[in-house]
Amino acid sequence: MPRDGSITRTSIMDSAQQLILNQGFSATSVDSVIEKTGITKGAFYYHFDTKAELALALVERYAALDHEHLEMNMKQAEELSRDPLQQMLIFAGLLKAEMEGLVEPFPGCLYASYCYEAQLFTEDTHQIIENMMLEWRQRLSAKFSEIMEIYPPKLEVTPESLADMILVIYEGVFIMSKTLKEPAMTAVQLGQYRNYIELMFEKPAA
Amino acid sequence: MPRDGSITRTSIMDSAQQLILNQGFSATSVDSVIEKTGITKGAFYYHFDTKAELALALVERYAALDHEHLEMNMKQAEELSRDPLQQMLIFAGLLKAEMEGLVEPFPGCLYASYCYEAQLFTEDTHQIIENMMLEWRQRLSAKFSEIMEIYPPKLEVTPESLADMILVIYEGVFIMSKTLKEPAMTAVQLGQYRNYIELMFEKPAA
DNA sequence: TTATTTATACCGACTAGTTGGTTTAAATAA
DNA sequence: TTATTTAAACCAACTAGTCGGTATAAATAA
Repeated sequence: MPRDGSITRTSIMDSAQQLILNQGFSATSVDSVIEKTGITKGAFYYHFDTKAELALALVERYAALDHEHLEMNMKQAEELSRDPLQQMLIFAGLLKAEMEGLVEPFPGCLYASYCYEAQLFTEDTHQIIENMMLEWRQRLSAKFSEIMEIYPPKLEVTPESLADMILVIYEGVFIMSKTLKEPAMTAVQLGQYRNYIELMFEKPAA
Repeated sequence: MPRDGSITRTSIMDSAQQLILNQGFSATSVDSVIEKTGITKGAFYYHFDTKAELALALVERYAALDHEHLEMNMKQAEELSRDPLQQMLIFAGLLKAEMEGLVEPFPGCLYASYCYEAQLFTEDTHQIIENMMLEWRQRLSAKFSEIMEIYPPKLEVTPESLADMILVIYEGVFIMSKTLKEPAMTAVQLGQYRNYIELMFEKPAA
């Protein structure tokens, strides 16, 4: 029986992702990846035919985690209340809580990293990112449609724009907190999403 | 007297900025910049001692425009109303209006681009970006402090977090709209910032 | 006028080093 | 006995940056 190569494969991907989030894909040479991983070039090219294949594998793994992240929290929220608005508020609260007490290393998003080096990647790589963004939109806008059947929004909004806003805030706050070295910002800004939903739909206090 | 070199210098910077927003700084070789500009290597190195100096010059120019963008719109808002809340709502509305009817090329932010290649830049380059983010925070949180002296916020928030949120939304929506190729998102999401402020502070309709 | 000087602006071949990627043969481990 | 990994040599293409030379045009001088 051969030994388990998936350990090496995983640690290559871990090293590469860290490097990519800090210096971009282009500046992340294969040499720097193997040095950080502590392996040789032969081992790298045993697991990945090309550097582009590594890029694809990374975003596939990242998207799979993102999918789980969305579904796990949404399911949990759906179990904790039967009301769609409460579900949505719980969901936002769970995402906020995840980021509470966050310290270094500052979070970063592979989608954003790839976005600003877009021309270096192939269409299939972009497709994975696009699909995940659309999955968030679909899952959450369906929820907002439910909400809007019960609660009239205080201002004119579409379910899609409310759904999109959470990824907008994630991507934006990652950039801000990384630049200003203020990891605490992340939870605070996610909290403002919760605030917005609450103010948009809940009855004013009597 | 020699001919005007500032034209060449400006067009180098324009080409470089476009390339950097699409493929990152690292992948933007000096060769690709001179090819796009239609000049030679000698001309490039006449205007910039190193590639790093170009990076600095670009972010300096970008930050100067950003400063004007903030001040111009804020001043205009301050002229259109005497009430700080109305000023803030007008300000958000002006920013939204700028992005209305936006088509290709999709907007991108140099701060975000540099953020995901952070390790490639020197401290002074980072400082410019950090200072501009803090300038937005300072200018807007002062305004929110004024607002909160008059209007009680419906939920617990800090002036700083409300101030930060607008850059969060800018950075986030640029990534989303670029990836999904939906330039119209930009104005919509800026509109939601306006909504949030309105809901947070305005009296509910009687 | 006309010739010369001067400073800036620009050219393009060149260098020294790095890149992603390949190949080979041997070593290691289950 | 087969999958995994090492170590090292190798390549063509590309990288940032250099340097001697040239073009431009206004200022100066004969």
